[in-house]
Amino acid sequence: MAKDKARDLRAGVALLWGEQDQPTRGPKPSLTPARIAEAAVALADAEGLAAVSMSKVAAAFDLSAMALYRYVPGKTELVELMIESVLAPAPDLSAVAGGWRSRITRWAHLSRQVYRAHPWLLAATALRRQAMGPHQLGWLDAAFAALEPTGLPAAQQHRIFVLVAGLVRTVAQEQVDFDQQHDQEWNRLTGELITRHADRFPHLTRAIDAGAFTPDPADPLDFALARVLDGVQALVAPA
Amino acid sequence: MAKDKARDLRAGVALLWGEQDQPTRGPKPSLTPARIAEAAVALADAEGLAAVSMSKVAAAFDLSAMALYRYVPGKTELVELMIESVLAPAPDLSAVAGGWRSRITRWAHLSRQVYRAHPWLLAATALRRQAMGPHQLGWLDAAFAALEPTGLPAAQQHRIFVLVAGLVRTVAQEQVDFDQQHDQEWNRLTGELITRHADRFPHLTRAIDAGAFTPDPADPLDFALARVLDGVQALVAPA
DNA sequence: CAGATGCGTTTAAGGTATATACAGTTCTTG
DNA sequence: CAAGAACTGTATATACCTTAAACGCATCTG
Repeated sequence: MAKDKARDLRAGVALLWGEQDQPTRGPKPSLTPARIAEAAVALADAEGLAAVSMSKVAAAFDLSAMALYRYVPGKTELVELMIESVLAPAPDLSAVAGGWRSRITRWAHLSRQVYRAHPWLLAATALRRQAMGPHQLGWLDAAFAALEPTGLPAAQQHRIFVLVAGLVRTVAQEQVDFDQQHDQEWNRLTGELITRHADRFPHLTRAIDAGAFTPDPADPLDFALARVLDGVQALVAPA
Repeated sequence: MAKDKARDLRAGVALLWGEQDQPTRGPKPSLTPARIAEAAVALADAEGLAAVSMSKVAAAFDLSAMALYRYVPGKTELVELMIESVLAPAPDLSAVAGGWRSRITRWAHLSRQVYRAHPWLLAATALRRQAMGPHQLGWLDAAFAALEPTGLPAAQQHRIFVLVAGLVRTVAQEQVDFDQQHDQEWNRLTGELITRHADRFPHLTRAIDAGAFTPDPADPLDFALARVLDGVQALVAPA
């Protein structure tokens, strides 16, 4: 079990970094891992991550499911390739003016943009430490580049990165959920529920009456970032 | 499809709130939704969420998989029951001294504790707007109770709640991953990778050399909370 | 005590990933 | 230039998963 996971990671890394020896003999391959990943991404964009099965992806090339296993060790690695695929290219923030704060803000907005363009990415990157490809590391590098000028200890920079990356995920999740139609049904049902049990949830009821869940045109990402970066600022320049 | 989802939500809500008419005729049921959920939680705690199948849960009662469908409409609802089960009881923060800041801090720590006790909860609550049970709403109510004294507009209280809840998830995820053994293999492999491509990721490399990924005994939750709440504080009492 | 009601089972359909064995094609090498 | 190695893609099979449908049977109510 442990060995299997280790091998999975190794295989995944090799694939993501294109470190594999090409065969010389035999027929030319008709596919590449990258092309397979692209097809899988298109499928996930259109029908969600659950719709991505080996068989459906293979069908996009008029092949049998098993044919994919010539190019990709398994589904885990396919998903890793999908992630890497939509993370290209990693952002270059060197042209952003205004110091660390505007740079990390830009990073967050770009990151959110990817999540919104590919809603399945949230599910795909939730959980587990997966193998990281060059583009994923590129995003990480860009974030550290943005935080470097804070002059904070590296460990704190790392923590701030985790905090900001998590915040982007939270906001993106919220917005993806909201875009996904059946949110209205949920709102109606949950709202009715709370009203019916108002006595059990007094503070929640009060907050709702005061408009806590009223749609708000302001960008939630900007709000969250403002809070967090204010907190970071206090760390950078103690009053 | 939309109708199915609506029905799913309805069924889930009814189940979570115990709003169903008990039959009078026929044999006594040998199970209850709550007992099934408990068994499923035990299974998930021991072997992970992926190990929770109708058949394995039923086996805990020496029943066939189909027997569960007498008590639970489907697996979706079972997972909702599992969530509700580990969220009991909702926290009561009224005894916490020290104003909104220590209350929301307490909320966050208690919340994190649940995630760490049941690592699968992260996966189970990721994604989708699911049906909410009384305990889940209890947590929400407690959070708003903690934030009320800030005097901030309700919409902002909501946003801050989302921010804090997300932050707890981020930190919990990090720690669950870390506790889960094979993190070491991941560190080794990823570290080697970055070293090998140091020129492509200069900032990342520099950060690592400066100890960005060195284990740190301080609680990451406290760090993250301190930043965010500092940011909120600035909003509450503008300098 | 009769009959309706609901429990739990069996069976089966339609998914999923993927191991293994095989047919056929193509390129390299003697 | 033939022979065979090496590769591609397929078919088959296993082992899971959720859940629909039909049925036997126990049990409680009237």
